[in-house]
Amino acid sequence: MQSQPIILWFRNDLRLDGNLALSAALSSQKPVIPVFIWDDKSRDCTFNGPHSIWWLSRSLRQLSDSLQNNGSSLIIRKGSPHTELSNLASETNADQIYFNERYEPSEIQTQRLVKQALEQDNIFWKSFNSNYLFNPRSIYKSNNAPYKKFSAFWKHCLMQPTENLMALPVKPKHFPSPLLWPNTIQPEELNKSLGFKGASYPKQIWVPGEVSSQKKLNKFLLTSYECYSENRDRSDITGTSMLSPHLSFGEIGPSQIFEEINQLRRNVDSWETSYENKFIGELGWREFANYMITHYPESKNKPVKSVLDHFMWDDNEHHLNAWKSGETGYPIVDAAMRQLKSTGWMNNRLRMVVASFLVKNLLIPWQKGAEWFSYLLIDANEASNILGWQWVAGCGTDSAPYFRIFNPLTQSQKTDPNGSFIKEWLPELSRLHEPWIHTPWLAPTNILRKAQITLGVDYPSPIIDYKTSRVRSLSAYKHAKLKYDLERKTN
DNA sequence: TGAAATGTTGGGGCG
DNA sequence: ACGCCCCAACATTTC
Repeated sequence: MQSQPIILWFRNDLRLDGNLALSAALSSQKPVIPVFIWDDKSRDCTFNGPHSIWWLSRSLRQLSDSLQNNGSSLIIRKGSPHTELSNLASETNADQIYFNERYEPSEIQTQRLVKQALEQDNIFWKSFNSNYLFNPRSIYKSNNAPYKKFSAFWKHCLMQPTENLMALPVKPKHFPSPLLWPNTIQPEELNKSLGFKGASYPKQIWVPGEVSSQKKLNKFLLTSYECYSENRDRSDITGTSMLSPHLSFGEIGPSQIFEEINQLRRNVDSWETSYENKFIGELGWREFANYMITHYPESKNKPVKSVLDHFMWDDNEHHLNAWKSGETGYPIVDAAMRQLKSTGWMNNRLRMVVASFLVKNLLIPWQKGAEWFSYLLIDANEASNILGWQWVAGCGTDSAPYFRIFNPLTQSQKTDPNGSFIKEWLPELSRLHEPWIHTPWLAPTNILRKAQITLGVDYPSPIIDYKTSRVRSLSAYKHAKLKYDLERKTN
C-alpha cells in the first residue's frame, strides 16, 4: 500500500523553485498533492480586483502546466481553506499538510482556523517562511521590543548571520504522485466565477508565471540594475525591476532575488554595503511592511500614530472620483492614475505623488486611497499598502517629523522632464509640449488652441489650486497636531 | 523616499 | 578700481 500523501497548500507562493514548504513535502518521498484554494469570501487584496484575478488565473495555469510537466498536478478548489483542506485530506487519505506562512491579520485568522480544523482531524501540519528574507517573529530590538523605524530594522536584518537568512532549497526534481488525483476546477473558471470580462493591456505586457519572473529578473540585472538609483523615480523610462506582481504572487522568492543581486554585486559594486544598496533597500521595505503588520496588526484599520485623529478631512466624493478616474487637471497625477487603472501598476514614486495629492491636497482620508489601490494594484499587498499610505499620510510609526506635501509640479518636471509619460497616458494632451505639458492651465491661449485643447472640455481644469490647498492642509495639520500634543500632555 | 523660506556666495552691469 | 545692486545658483533651515 502507498504511503499517505502530503497536501501542499499553495497560497501566494506560486512557484516550484525556492519554495520551502514544497521542497520539504517532496523530500519526504511521500506522494504530494498540490492544492490552491480559491476563497471568494476572502477580502485578501492579493487576490482581489480585476487585475489581480487576471494575474492569478494566468499564474495558476502556468503552475498547473509546470506541475503536469513534472508528472504532478494542481488541484484547485473553491471554498474556505479550513473546510476544503479538511475535506481534501479525508478524500485523499492525506495525513499531513504543508504550507508557507502569511502574516496579514486576515490570513493569520485563516491559518488559525486551518490549524484548528486539522488538529481536530488529527492531521499533522507544518508551516514555513518562504516569502520573506527574514522571519518577522525573530527580529527584535535589544530590549526585545519590535522595531518601529525602518533604518534600524533593516540594519539589524542585514547584520544577521547568513544562516538566519531564508535558505534557498534546490529546485525539486521528483514529484511523487498519489494513486488517484482528486477533483479540480480549471484556473480559467476563477475568472468566470467572478464575472470577469478580461482586461486589455495595451501599454503594458505582463506575463505571469515563474518562468517569466526569472526572465524579468535576469533582464533587470542586465539592463536597469546598474542605474537603478538614478532611474527608479523616472516616469518616462523603465527604471525599476517591475518584479512586484511576481513577488506578490510568489512566482519568485525574495531570497533568490537577494542572492542573485549579491552575486552580481560581488563583481560590480563591492565597495557599497548591502545597507546602502537602493534595490536591496526596496526588498527591505517589503520586509519591513510585513514585519509591521505582524507586530502591529491593528494598523490595518487604525493609524499607528494618532496624530491625524483631529484632522479636518474634506471627504468630497466628487474629488475622490476625479482622482480615481484621472481627471484632477494635474497631468502627472492623472497620467499615473490612468496607468494604474489600465495596467494595475505605477512606479513607487508616482504612488507617493498621487497619494500625497489625495491625502494632503484633497484632504481625503488615506483609507479611501488605500482601498482603491488594493482593488486595482496588480501587485497589491496589504502590508505594503497600509505602510505606504500611512507613511504618506504621516500617521505611521516611521513618519517624518514634519508635514510632507509633494508638489505635483516639481515631481512632474523631475520625473517626466519632457512629458512623454504624460502624453502616453493623456493622449488629449499629446500636442501640448514642455513646459506647458506639466501645467496646461497656465498655457497661453494660442498654445492651447494650437494643441487643440479646450480646458474643461478636452482636459479638466485643476479641481483645486495647489498653493491654496497646501495652505489649507498645513493649517488643518497645525490644528490636529495641537490637539494631539495636548492630549498626550494631559494623559 | 520634500517643499518653501531663508541665507550665502559670486559674477556681471553700472555708476 | 570699487562699491552697490541684482539675481541666479546653491546651501541651510524650518515646517
